This record gives sequence, C-alpha cells and structure tokens, in this order.
Amino acid sequence: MAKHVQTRDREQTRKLLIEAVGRVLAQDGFAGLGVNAVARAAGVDKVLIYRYFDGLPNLLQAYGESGDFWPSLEEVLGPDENALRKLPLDARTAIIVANLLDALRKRPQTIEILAWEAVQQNALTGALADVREQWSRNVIARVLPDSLKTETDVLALASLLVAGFQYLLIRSRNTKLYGGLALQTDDGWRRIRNALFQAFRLSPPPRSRH
Amino acid sequence: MAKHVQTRDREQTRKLLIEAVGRVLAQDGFAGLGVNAVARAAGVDKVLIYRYFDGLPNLLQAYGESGDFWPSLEEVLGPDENALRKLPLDARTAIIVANLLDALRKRPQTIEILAWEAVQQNALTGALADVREQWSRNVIARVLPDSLKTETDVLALASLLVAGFQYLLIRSRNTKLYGGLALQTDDGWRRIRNALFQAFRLSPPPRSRH
DNA sequence: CTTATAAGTCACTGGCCGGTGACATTTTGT
DNA sequence: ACAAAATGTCACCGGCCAGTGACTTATAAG
Repeated sequence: MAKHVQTRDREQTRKLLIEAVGRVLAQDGFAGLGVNAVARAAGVDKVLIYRYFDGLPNLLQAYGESGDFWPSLEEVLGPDENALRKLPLDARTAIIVANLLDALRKRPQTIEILAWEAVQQNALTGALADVREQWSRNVIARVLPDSLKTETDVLALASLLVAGFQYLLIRSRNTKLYGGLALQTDDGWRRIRNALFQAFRLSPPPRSRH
Repeated sequence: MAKHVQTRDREQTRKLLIEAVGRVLAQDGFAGLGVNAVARAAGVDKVLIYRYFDGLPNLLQAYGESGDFWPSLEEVLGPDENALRKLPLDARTAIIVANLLDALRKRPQTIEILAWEAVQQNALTGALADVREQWSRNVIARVLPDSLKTETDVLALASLLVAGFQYLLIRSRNTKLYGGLALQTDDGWRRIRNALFQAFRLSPPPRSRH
C-alpha cells in the first residue's frame, strides 16, 4: 500500500500552517498575526485554518505545543543537580534564576509571546502560562523545598527578579537603553546578570556552563 | 468685547478630544485606540483630529503633555529630602524605588502606557520615555550622586527591580497570580515591596508616608 | 447687513480583516 | 472503473479601519 507522492496532504498542510505561525510571529510580532497573514505565509488558503484547526485559537494552541518555548528543568538546573542541591538557598536560587535568564535569551519567539501576554490573554499565552506555572512548582519541589519556610521571602524576590529581566527582554526588542542598561549588548546583559546575584548577596556570579 | 457663549470653539473641541484619549485608553486600552474610537468618545467628528492635530500621533503627543503621568521628584523623594540624603546608599536607593512603586500604583493610565511601550513605540510612549529618562537622571544627580562610583552596581540592581515591578504592574491588569505573587491584592504588593528592600539587604522596610 | 473664514457634519473611498458558501480536483475505498 | 469523501481554490459578505473632499452653518470683520 505504497502511498503516492501526495500533492494533497492534510498533515503536511497542517504542518505548513503551524510553521507559518512561527514565521509570522518572528517577523511581524503578534500585531500582524491573523488568519490572512498566516495563510499567506503558509502559501495556503485561509479556509483550511478553519477546517483543520477550527479557527486561529486552536492553531495557536497547536503551535504552542509544537515548540520548546520554555526551558526544560535540566537546562536550568544545570548538568550537576546534586552539586546544586548542596549550595545554600540563596546561591541555589540565584543560579537558577540566572540560568533561566540565559535560557530565555536564546528564545526570541518565547520573548515575543511574553510580550503578547503582557497586553492580552489568548490560547497561546494561556498555554505558555500553564507550562510556566507547572515548571516553577517543579523547580521548587526539586531543588528549593526549603524556600517555603524561610524568614526572608526568597520566592518573592526571585519572582520579582524574574519579572524584571522578562520585562527587560521584552523591551530589548525595540529599546536600546533602559535606566542606563544597554539592552542590546552582551555587556548590558552581563550587568543585569550580575545584579541578580547581587540581590541575593552573592558577589561573584558563578559562570553558567557554556 | 464680551464673547458669546460659543457653540463652536476650537480650543474647547481640542480639549474634548484630548480628554477622550484618556477615556478610551482607560476603558479599552491602547488596542482600541484609533481615530474613530477617540472621535466617537469625544462626541465629535474624526475629521477634526486631522484638522486640529494633524493626525492621531500628534493628538497622543498632546495628551501625553497634558497629564502628570510620571511622579514628580518630590513625590518620590518624600517630604524630607535632607533626611533621605543622610541615609546609606542602599537605603536611599531602596526607599526611592519603593516610593516609585507606590506612586505608579496610583496611576492606572501610566500603567496602560507602560504596557503599550512594552510592545510598540509611538509618539505617546516616546514622550513618556523621555520624561522618565530625564527623571532618573535628576534623581541620581540630586540624591544618588555616589551611586556612580560604587563597587557593587547599585544602579543596575535598581533598574532591574524597577523593571520587575513595572512588569508586575502591567501583568496585574489581567493576571491574578504571577510566580506565587497575588497581583491584585494589597497583601501581594506588600510582599513585592518587602522583596525590594530585601534585595538591598534591608530587613525591615521603612513605612512610606501615608 | 454682507461676506470671508473658521468650525463642524456627512458621505464616501480603498484597504484589510474574519468568516462562509459554492465550486473544482485529487485521493481513497470498493 | 466508479463513486464518495477529502483536499484545496475562489469569490464573496459585512464590518471596521484611516483618511479625504464636499458640504452646511456659525462666527467675526468690515
């Protein structure tokens, strides 16, 4: 039952559409994201978005499930989880937060979605939010269980710092300087990274693996 | 030469339009901001936007110059600037940052503009950015001159923290929880405020004036 | 009172949008 | 080989948008 070379292939077309979402998102941002633009980018008729995905929201959902938008636990905990566990709470938290920063810096499309999330909710941002929520619960359970019963509010500080660099990542797309920070240079981001450690009272930021 | 009660008054109409911008912004956010919406809200024909302001960008500019979107130096430095000057650098910075947080929390329209700014540039966000840039230079010159030559990068940490709560303010418009922080309760914001001080190694956050 | 000009109204264009129905063509099952 | 179903194309709708030209009406100057 060898299949012909298909000129019409539902799965292939679905894939084209999903990939087109990524391309439109990268090129025009979420502002330009619509059935017409996506269909055009996919080289496919927009009616198929309705037929195969029942509308744009579900297509976005599919797109969200297709990529690795959020770093894995391994990527953020580093190669040696056990060594990490032995550090004091502050150091552990700082390293994880800094690693998260590095991981997100590598994901321009995730940053685009984060920007979107800042202004409106939708299927895509909702999916990402769920993943992230679960992710942070996992991190706490696995390497920061003691953070829940400390005197100082380590988790609040960590969240505030994560919020801070997420915002700076978003702004870096179209802003050169923010409060004296150069958002489009590696040097500026080194400063930001150092400030993270400073907030946790650690002077010399350990290097992240390369 | 006592003027009649005017039924046609250019200045009055300009004012109506400018105020309408604020109303639309507050009600529908920047997504719903357009010549049609603004004109409708002002109860005035949209063609006047072109006649009196030469288009929406200039109208936004006028709106930007009309309100106090950014807190004054006085509002953030507190009533007793001299007392503030005598504190150590960390404490000074922490207090200013925390006061800025309080000041912005009271300005929903500024938060709306900040959200806008995160995703796209335009006349309005540009104007606000200029004001803010100047503002932070003034703060540094007036009460944080020593921050420029410290070992630890106090300004980077301050900027990161400001970025953090700005992002949380933006998110608080349509998100209840972020990283375990309750963004729509005073208690959640107290936690965030405390985390600010914690980042500067100050355990008990001084109360802001009431 | 007359008239020029400013203020404001109205109707329209052209473009893009999301969404749908009717149609043509390929693939699949029998 | 044939019919049914799946795949894809096309033309169209109504709605909202930004922007413009032609119009009416109030105001002010003489």
